[in-house]
Amino acid sequence: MSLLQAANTRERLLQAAAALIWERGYQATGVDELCARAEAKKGSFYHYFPSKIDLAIAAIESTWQQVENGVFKPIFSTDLSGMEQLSQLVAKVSELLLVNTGDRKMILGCPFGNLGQEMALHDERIRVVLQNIFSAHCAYIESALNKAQREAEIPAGDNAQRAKNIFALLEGCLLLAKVDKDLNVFRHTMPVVRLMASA
Amino acid sequence: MSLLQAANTRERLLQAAAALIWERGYQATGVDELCARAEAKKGSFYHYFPSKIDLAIAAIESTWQQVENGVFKPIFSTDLSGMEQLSQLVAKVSELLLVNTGDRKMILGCPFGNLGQEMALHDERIRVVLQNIFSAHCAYIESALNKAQREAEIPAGDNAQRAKNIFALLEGCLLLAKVDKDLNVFRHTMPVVRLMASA
DNA sequence: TATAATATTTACTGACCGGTCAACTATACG
DNA sequence: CGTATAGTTGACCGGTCAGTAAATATTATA
Repeated sequence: MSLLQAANTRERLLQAAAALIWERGYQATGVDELCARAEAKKGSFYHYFPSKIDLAIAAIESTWQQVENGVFKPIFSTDLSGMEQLSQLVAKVSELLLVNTGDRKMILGCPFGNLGQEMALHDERIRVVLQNIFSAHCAYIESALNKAQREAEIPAGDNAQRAKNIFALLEGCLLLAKVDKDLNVFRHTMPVVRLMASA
Repeated sequence: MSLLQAANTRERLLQAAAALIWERGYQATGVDELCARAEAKKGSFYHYFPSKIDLAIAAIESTWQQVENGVFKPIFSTDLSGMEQLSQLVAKVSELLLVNTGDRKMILGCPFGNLGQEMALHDERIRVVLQNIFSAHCAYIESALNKAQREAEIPAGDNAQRAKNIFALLEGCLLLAKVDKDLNVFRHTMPVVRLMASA
């Protein structure tokens, strides 16, 4: 098998891990199951990653990279107004948490929030990775608030703090949607975001 | 052993389950471990509960009962103003999520939010129980908003929706605090709650 | 082509998990 | 009493889990 295909094996493991951990969580995802999904043998798994938790860390970092490039950068580098950027983010979020898991569309919640809730107290390395990813989320939100403030869309204020609160609200809505099996929560969150940005 | 002591065994199992599941989550809590903490043998466990998940359900319902009687009812039956009730709730929440686990004080987050994130997609029974508990939370918040509205503390508005958003914000802050290992998020959330109540 | 490094495969641990079972003990009640 | 019922105990499953080992195959390099 060529180096290209070899790289594919690692990539497939990463992708399978990201998908399965998002669907079922870290602990409920078995290594065997994961290998099956990646069409790799367990030996290969442990050739590329020293342990299950190392794969999880690599997978979540890879997921964030994809989300950042596929969602955040496109939205926050447009010349839309700051508030319009945030509006697009909320729309994207409430559309992305509904995922095709093969059998059904399910509300999986936030891949980072899920993992944080499950693993932050169990593994310090994962906790720190997630903390940084959360931080990155907030930085994007803050940048939009700064833009909105520059363009006099919102009054001056502590945008870093505003960003954190907005992010917390979003994560909370994600949890509510998951437990309620209902996306309707999100139909009312953008007005609240506007409010939080304006005070 | 008397009936009284027998009742104690069941109660000890419930209490141990509530504590351990809050600390480590459902899946990371072993039946053996749980029995050890409750000073009961595994046979006794399965005498009182048909399965691990049944104990978890009973434990989370029991936890909610305690929280409702120990936190919600005392706060929301005072004759404090609606907004002052909410302020007390936020204060209580940010104080209760910091728990002595024996070795250290740790930020465990919300027992219901944690379990919902972990189990909502795995077990439909737990999901429904948690959905109802969330609903109950929101009802208390809504009652305070209604009071505040009656007493002209806040303008008229959709208090049910406001309550949901406030609850989501709180759950999000709980998650942030846990992942950041830092309670400071809560120093800025009451002003936001006031804001959300007033729009 | 020889050789070394990398990748894949198969088979296999050993520990742990939730759950079962049957024997034993204590209590309640007629 | 005696007997049914409730509670307790410790030994014991079968399955699953993350992780390992060693042989084999593939590729890169010279």
